[in-house]
Amino acid sequence: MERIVLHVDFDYFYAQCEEVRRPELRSKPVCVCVFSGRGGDSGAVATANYAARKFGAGSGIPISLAKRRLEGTGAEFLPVDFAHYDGVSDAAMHVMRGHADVFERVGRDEAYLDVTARTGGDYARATHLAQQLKNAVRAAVSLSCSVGVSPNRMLSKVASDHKKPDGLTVVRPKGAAAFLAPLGLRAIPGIGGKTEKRLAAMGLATVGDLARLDVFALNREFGRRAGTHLYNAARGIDGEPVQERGESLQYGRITTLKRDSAEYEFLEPVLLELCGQVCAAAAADSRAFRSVGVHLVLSDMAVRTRSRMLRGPTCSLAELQRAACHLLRGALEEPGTARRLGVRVADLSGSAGQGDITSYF
DNA sequence: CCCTCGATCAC
DNA sequence: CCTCATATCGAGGG
Repeated sequence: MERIVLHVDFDYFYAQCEEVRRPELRSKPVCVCVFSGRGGDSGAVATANYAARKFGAGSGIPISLAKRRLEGTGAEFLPVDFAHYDGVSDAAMHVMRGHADVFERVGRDEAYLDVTARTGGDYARATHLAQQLKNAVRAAVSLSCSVGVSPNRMLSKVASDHKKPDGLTVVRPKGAAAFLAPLGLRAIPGIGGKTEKRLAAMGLATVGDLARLDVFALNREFGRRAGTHLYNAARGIDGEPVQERGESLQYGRITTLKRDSAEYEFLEPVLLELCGQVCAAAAADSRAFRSVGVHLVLSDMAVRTRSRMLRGPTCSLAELQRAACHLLRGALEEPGTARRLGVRVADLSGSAGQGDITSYF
């Protein structure tokens, strides 16, 4: 039987969470901000409600720019409160899980649901289920969301994005090609700014245009994996199953420095603190790691990474710090000034018996 | 095959 | 002026 997959996306999630706990915010523009702590307004907008977006103050733009665009509107600029959003997200995810045969959480505000069995592959029943899910989420956490219903993940993600906020878009298998063809290339998950530009240079603007290219040309231009993905996506084809997410494959933490710097002595204490946070995150899940990475974002936003494998898995903070400091020294040997600094661990083992079994001997 | 690194996407 | 976290791919060296 052909699958039916739902994609659920909470509308302007962080900002809506703030509206729910402070209803007086609903009448004005709201920007939820990540203040980076260098100047008063340094940082970026994580999420904004629609009243703010109307003025061009949306996700990802500098806070100072958002303030300029929202001058005189009575807009609110709130700092992110992840602990609160996590609680709301957990409650909403719990409700949604009960509507799925297979449930896959993606971040704080997205989920995929395979509902094939419980709908018998019937779109009328799936549409009804999607509406019930929206009602249940609203009843539980007062949050609106947008839902896509289709035969696969990719199409459902595009569909959930099609009508927002509070949307419900159903794409039946027979309607997939007609649904996708007029959409801009950016509608396809996996096509970001870079890929869109390359495709535009090839004279393409819509998904319909993309669907006219043959798979060989796409593989030649974008590599085998990405090329095949583009070819299939343009046709509404996606065989990826909905799967409960297992444990993380990596843990990382990055921060913006109080000031740009290329001096090891200035960066080291920041690095050690980041190591502590990353180590704690891994330890919370009882995971050991074998790969350690240091990540620099330079003043010009260029990225420099250095990583190394340890001799064996560890969960020692001291060992992580030793490796990270070594990597940082190496990274600073080339010219450039750091704006942001990050630490990452990977090659995880532990907990559910991941990693190389031989590492236990 | 293993490792490192940059690039890309997008939460 | 430019947040934060994770996953994946491919190139290139060994």
